[in-house]
Amino acid sequence: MISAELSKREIIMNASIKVFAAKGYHSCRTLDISKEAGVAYGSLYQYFKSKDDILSSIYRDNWNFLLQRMDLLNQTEKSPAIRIIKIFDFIFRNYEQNPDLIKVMIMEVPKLNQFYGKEHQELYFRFFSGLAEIIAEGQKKDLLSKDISPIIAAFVIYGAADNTIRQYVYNTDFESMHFPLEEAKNQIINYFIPGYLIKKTGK
Amino acid sequence: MISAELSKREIIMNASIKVFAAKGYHSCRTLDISKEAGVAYGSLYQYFKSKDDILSSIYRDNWNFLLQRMDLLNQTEKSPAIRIIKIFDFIFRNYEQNPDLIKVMIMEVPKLNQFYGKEHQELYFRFFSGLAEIIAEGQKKDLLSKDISPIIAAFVIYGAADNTIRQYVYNTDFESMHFPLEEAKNQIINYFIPGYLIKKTGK
Amino acid sequence: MISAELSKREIIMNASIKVFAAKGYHSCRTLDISKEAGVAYGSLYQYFKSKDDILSSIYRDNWNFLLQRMDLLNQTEKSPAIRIIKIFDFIFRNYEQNPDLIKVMIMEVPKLNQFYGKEHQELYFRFFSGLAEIIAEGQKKDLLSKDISPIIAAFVIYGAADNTIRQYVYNTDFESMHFPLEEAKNQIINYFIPGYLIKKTGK
Amino acid sequence: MISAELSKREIIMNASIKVFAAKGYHSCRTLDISKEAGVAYGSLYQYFKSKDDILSSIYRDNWNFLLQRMDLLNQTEKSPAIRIIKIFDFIFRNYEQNPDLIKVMIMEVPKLNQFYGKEHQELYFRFFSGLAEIIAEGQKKDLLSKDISPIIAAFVIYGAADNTIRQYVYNTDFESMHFPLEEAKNQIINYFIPGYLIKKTGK
DNA sequence: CATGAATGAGCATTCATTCAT
DNA sequence: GATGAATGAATGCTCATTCAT
Repeated sequence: MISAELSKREIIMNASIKVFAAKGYHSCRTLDISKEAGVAYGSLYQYFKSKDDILSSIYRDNWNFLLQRMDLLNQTEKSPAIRIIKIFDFIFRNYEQNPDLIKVMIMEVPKLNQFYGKEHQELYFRFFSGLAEIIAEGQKKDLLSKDISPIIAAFVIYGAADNTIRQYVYNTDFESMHFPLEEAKNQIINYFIPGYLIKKTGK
Repeated sequence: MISAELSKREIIMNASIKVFAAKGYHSCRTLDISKEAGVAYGSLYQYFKSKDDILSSIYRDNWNFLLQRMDLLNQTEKSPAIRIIKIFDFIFRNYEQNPDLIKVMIMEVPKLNQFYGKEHQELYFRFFSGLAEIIAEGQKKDLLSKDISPIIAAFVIYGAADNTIRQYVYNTDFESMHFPLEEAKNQIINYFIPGYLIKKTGK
Repeated sequence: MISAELSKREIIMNASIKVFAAKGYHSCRTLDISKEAGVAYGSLYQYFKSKDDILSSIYRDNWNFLLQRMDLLNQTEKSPAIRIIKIFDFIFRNYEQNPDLIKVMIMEVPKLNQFYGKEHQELYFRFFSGLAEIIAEGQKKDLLSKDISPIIAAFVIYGAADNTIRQYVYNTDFESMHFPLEEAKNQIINYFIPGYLIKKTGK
Repeated sequence: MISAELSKREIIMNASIKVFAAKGYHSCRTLDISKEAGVAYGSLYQYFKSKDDILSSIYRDNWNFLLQRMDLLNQTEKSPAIRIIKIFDFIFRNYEQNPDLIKVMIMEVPKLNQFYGKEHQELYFRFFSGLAEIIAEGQKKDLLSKDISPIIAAFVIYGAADNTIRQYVYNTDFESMHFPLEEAKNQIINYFIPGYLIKKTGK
């Protein structure tokens, strides 16, 4: 059996995600985490430097995962447009598979940026730069509109996805009032991306 | 003399914005706020129930201000597209005039949503509903593309603006590496909005 | 009209008695007192040095009142035994007429003794000394038992009255479970005093 | 080895008794307690919920100790009169062995808001009910005077002891001016109890 | 005399982290 | 590695008192 067991480190991280999402980073105790993880709270410090470090690790791991995904796509998928759509898709699916994780990523980021500013900016930078490169490539190949600079396009695309998910996370009412996130994602991908990025061919 | 004096409440709020932006909500002491405001420690509690209440008030006031702006626009501006552009414009200008305020709004809001969920969701709801109504109106008048549901379009538009500003706030390097926020705004307004919202006229 | 109006000082004291009895000295704010009294809270300090001073004044006034009563009795009533009974009677009636006052006297005395120890010990001393003198007089006149020293007899008599009232104040259940304070008082006066103080005549 | 070591909880309680007696409940810091106990600041909160809880626990423990004593006496001592005398004796000895404790019980406990709560009234109730039962038993056996209701007799007896001790606690002058507490106790037991409780046999 | 905004000293409590077992 | 008792720094808030009006 492959990866039959989660390492204790992973158990602690998963417990933390659950607890952070439920109570918020500041409102939960390290005790809450250790209870959820089923370990002694002294043990947390054998796997993480501090409570902050747990949050930071969650953040780092997941952002790196997205970056890896993007690297992989760059190697396997020719079409820049499809790559963008797949990144989109990945971000939304991520939320649906682990909403707690996204809650943590969205809610606790500010805290992190204060203390790990440089390190985290680096991750942001690589993501947006990478996305911008894909867009630039599409523009060069005359597949995407050149009317917007790639980096701004990257901000806009990610912002659209992020804010939509954000509203589903925060405003639980929206969901039932309107439609499932899946459909929201499709609307954005189907209508926004093509209309915006794909070159509005002269004719 | 116009607005000769700020009320003590306003003085405290402005000082708080400055301090929250500089040190972060959690890292600053209430003492820092009172010093910055030049008022006695205890005076904070004559105007606000708690430290949380200060942050919450900043959030509420400014979100309400945006809502008022939107109401005004609805009464004075016929064109839905121009209304959207002006809201956009307002959001960006807001940041340029008071970056500290936006830092606070963006960085510390998640904290609030945990404690003031209902109240703040209401403000979000009104904003996005309002924006969606403008879009729906444009669709009805056949001015905007009907290919996307108004509420999702609202999420996307705001997310684009918010995330772009966010990157300028967090990643100070981006600015110098690329171009001023003003230009970013124009790119988004000029290329994104028309391409996305304005009806892709048949044929 | 005689004493048509209470002085503001008296109004504040009466309000304080009510508030202290209801919430306890430590749990009430000077604001509570001023509201109850219907004056601005700054005004309290025109009539009293401090919050402590209000409590201390209540204590002093009422203890002095009892001492005056005792002095008067010493001048008008020949029989030591009847004098004692009348002091008893006065203490119990006092409670029935103003239970709040007694609550304050009983509940908040400890607080006072810390800060006004000397001053208040003096009042205690005069009361118990006075009571002891009455008893001694009765013993000298061969009317009261000489088997107990007067000062201890004074402690016992007052303790009996005080503790009985205390239980009625604290343990509101006792009252309904048994009988009214009036009857308790009579039982103590009728059976206790004679049995104890009045000389058990040899024959 | 018998009771070789005090538990940390007991160490903290004993230190608290000392500090509360010396400075008063409200005037001492939790820091004072921890210093006196020789434990870390935060350790107080591993054994007690709050500062209030420490005082409340002192009260509860000691009152329960008295109640146990009474239960034991009821099982081992036939004579109701002697049982009462022994309870008396116990109360006085308690003070002499640990005056600080009695100071706290008398002076500081009433300051607790909880003091007026159900839990504390319950302890009072059980004590006075128990004492009343002993008296009632004596009356039934025709050993004690039936001229007073048992519960009032209980109030009177305890009040006599309590107030006498109280004067020794508060008014340190009394002691030297008169005689040691031991003698006061004997006077009360020897003259008061018999004269009052023991049936004044007809004739 | 009356007012109540302003003041700021004072304090209980929390909780991340350590470390002896 | 695992444990959890011990630690103590850190801080928001209260509220009696003052004093300018």
